[in-house]
Amino acid sequence: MDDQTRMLAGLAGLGGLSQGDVGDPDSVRKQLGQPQQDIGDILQQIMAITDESLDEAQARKHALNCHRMKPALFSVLCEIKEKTVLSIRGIQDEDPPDPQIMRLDNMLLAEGVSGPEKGGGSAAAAAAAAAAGGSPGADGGIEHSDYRAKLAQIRQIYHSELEKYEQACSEFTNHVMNLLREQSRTRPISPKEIERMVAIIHRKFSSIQMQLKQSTCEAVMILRSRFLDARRKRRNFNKQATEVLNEYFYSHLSNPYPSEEAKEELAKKCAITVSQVSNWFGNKRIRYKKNIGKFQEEANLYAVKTAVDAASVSAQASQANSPATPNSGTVCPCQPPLTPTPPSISITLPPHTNQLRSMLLHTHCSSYTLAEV
DNA sequence: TGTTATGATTCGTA
DNA sequence: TACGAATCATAACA
Repeated sequence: MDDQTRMLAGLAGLGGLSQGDVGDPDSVRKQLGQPQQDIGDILQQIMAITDESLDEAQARKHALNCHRMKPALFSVLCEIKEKTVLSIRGIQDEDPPDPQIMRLDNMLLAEGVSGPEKGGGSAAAAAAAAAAGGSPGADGGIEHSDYRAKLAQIRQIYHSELEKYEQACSEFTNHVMNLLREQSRTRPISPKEIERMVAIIHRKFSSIQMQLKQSTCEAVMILRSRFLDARRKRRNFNKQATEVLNEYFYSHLSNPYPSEEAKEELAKKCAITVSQVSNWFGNKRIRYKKNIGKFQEEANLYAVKTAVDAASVSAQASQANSPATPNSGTVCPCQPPLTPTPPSISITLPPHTNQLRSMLLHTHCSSYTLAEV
């Protein structure tokens, strides 16, 4: 007798036993000896069970559990089921880690939604602020804290939902396991099958978790884009910052290319970023070049201002160490009385300064700047 | 509401 | 990679 026939015989034998047959070995042997019994009859008997009262069903269940052939048949059925089910599902059980889940996990970790709370959100906010090139001003601070607050909200919702899902998963798993353990007394359910069922439940719940992670990622992306958009809004630099930048620009008109150190210094003074300083000088150079006439007044203004500053420093110095010496020479002498003698300064200019040099030829103070160059 | 000013971005180049 | 040039987007102002 092959496995299939034995299983059918087992089902037929147990299902076909009447209450009167239970406990009667001869009757069981008689039933088992008829493997070709019509399956229709078996189904009929199974369906008939539903018509029985609860007491009758309980009694039948008890009778089946107590039947002396039950352990043997049960183990045979378990064995057959194990073989067939494992051969079908064995390969599917070994799931590789889902790359999408890994991506989502990494992103949530990077954004500070999952993982340790301290630093995560603020680091992401700082990164977003840095990406936007935002200034650390008062508004920036407000937006920064706003971002963190919103991120914390998302984080809270995410963890709360995750906890709910995990709890539900655990409860449902326990429930199913108890049910299967209970059922395993009357039908062939091996521990491995229970494990598989648990794995199936976990897979279902992890797919729900993935949806949650996806939604959270989307929320973070939306928040981040809004935050970045807000930072992209152009804000004029404050007056003091513009003055500092202009002072540097006009006092270095012959070579308005601040070094990295100078940019950092200016950035610090103006409370802006180094890239903002670079942007400012880039814009200033091109706009000055395009319309020198328009900027002339401004140039004169800053030249006077710088000259006055230099003169006061010089006066202080001459008071300390007489005799007096001329000023440092970084001032454009658009105002001749302040700087009677152009200083001789040797400056190494970058190649592109040729353009600026030609540009300066058209300014009224070009003689000085060219002499300086 | 139109214009100008200005900070930021993009793209090509040396 | 820094820079020039063009352009965009928006603040500031008349």
